[in-house]
Amino acid sequence: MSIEPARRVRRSPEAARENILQSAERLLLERGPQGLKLVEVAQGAGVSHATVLHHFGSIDGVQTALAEAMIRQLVARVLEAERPDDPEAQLEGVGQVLFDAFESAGGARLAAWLELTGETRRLTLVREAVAEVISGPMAQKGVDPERATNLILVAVSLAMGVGLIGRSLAELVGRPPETTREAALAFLKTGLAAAIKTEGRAG
Amino acid sequence: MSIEPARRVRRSPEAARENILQSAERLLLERGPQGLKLVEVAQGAGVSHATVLHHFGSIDGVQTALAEAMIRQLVARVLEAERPDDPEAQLEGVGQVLFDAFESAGGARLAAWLELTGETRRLTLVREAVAEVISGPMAQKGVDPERATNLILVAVSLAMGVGLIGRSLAELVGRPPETTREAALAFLKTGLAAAIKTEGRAG
DNA sequence: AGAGTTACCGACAAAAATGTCAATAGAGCC
DNA sequence: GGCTCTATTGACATTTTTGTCGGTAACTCT
Repeated sequence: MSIEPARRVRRSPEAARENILQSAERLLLERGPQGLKLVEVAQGAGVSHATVLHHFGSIDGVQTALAEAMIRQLVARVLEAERPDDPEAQLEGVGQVLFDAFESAGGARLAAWLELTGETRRLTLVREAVAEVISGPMAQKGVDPERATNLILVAVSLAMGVGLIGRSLAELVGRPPETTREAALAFLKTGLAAAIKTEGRAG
Repeated sequence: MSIEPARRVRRSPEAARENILQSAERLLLERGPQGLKLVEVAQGAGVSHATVLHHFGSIDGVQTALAEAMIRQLVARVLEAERPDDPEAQLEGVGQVLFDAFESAGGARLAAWLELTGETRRLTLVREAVAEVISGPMAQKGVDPERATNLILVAVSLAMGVGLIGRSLAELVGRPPETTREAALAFLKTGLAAAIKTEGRAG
C-alpha cells in the first residue's frame, strides 16, 4: 500500500479566489475577527495554506479582498430597495430590504468589522449607492435632498444597530429575537411617513 | 558605566490591573480587535508582558476583564439617563445620554467587539439596567412594559448604530460628522413622543 | 502525444505571540 | 538594620502564525 497523494482540484484563478473568500467570510462571521487565520481559512476552503498565499499574497491581502467583496454584496442588496413599485409599499419595502441587507449574511458584522479595523477608506461604493438612493426614489417622493440624506443616515444607522445587536438585545430582555427588528421596522415606518408628510416646513 | 536595571514601579494589585486595562482599552479602540496583543498591551502600560500575565493569567484573561470593565462603564453611563427631573427634558435627555454612552469612550465599538467575539454571555449587567429603566422612568410615564421594552430595544439599537458608524457615514456622504447623531436624535425624539402619546390604543 | 503554463502542495524557515520560571526589588513591619 | 511578602522582570521555552521554495500535477493548446 503506497501512500498516494490526494487528488488535486484545479480551479480557475477566479474560482479559487472565490472559494477561499467564502471560507474566510464564514470564519469571520462565526469566529470573529481574531478567527481569521491563514490555516483555518485554507482548511475551510479545502486547500493548503500555501495556496491561499499564492492567490492573495498575504493574510492582509485576504482581509482586504474579503472586505471589498462583502461591501460589494452589501451595497448590491441595499440597492434592491430601489425598485420603485408603488410609493406606499415602497415605504415598507425600503425598511425591509435595508434591514435584510444588514442582518443577513452578516452585513452588520462586516460593517462593524470594517469600522473596528479602520478599513473605512475604500467605501466609495457606499457613497455612490447612497447618492443613487437620494437622487432616485427619494427625489421621486419630493423629499428634498438635505432631509433625504438625514433620513438615510438614520435608517442605515438603525439597520446597522439592529443587524448587529438586535437579536442579542431582544433575548437579553427575554423577548423573541425578532422583536427588535419588528419594533425598529414599525418605528422607522411611522417615522419616515411623518417625515415625508412634514416635508415643506423646515426643521 | 555599568548598565543598571530600570527603576521599577510597584503598584497595588488593583492599580496594576487598572493601569493595564486602560492600555488594553486604548489599543482595542484605536487598533481594533486584532491589535490586542500581549506585548503591546504591556508596552502601553509601561510594564513587561510577564507582568500582564501575572495579573490576568492569559491574554484571554485580559480580554474578559476588559469586556467586563467596559460593560460596567457603559451601563453606568446609560443609567445616568434615569434622573427623573421633569418629563419633557427627560425625553430629550434619554436620547442624549444614550447616544453619549455609546459614542464616547468607544461604547459602541465595545459592543460591536463583544458581538463579533461572541462574548455576549456575561451581559446580566445589561439586562438589569434595562429592567431598571423599564420599571423606573418608563413606568412613571404610564408606558406599558411591553411597549416600553420595544422602545428601548429600538433606541439602544439606534444608539449602537449611530455610535459605531454614524460619523463615518455622515462623512461618506459629505456631511459634518455630527449630522447622523443629530438627525437620529431628532428622529428618536419625535418617535418617542408619538409612541407615548399613542399609548392606549393597541398596535 | 508532447509541450507549456500555472494552480497546487509538502516541507522547511522565519517571525510573532504566548506562556514559564527563577531571581530581583520595592514596600511595609518588626 | 533585617525580615517577609509579592509585584515585577529578563531570559528562556513553546506554540502559533505567517511566509518561502522547489517540485508536482492538472489543464490547454498544438
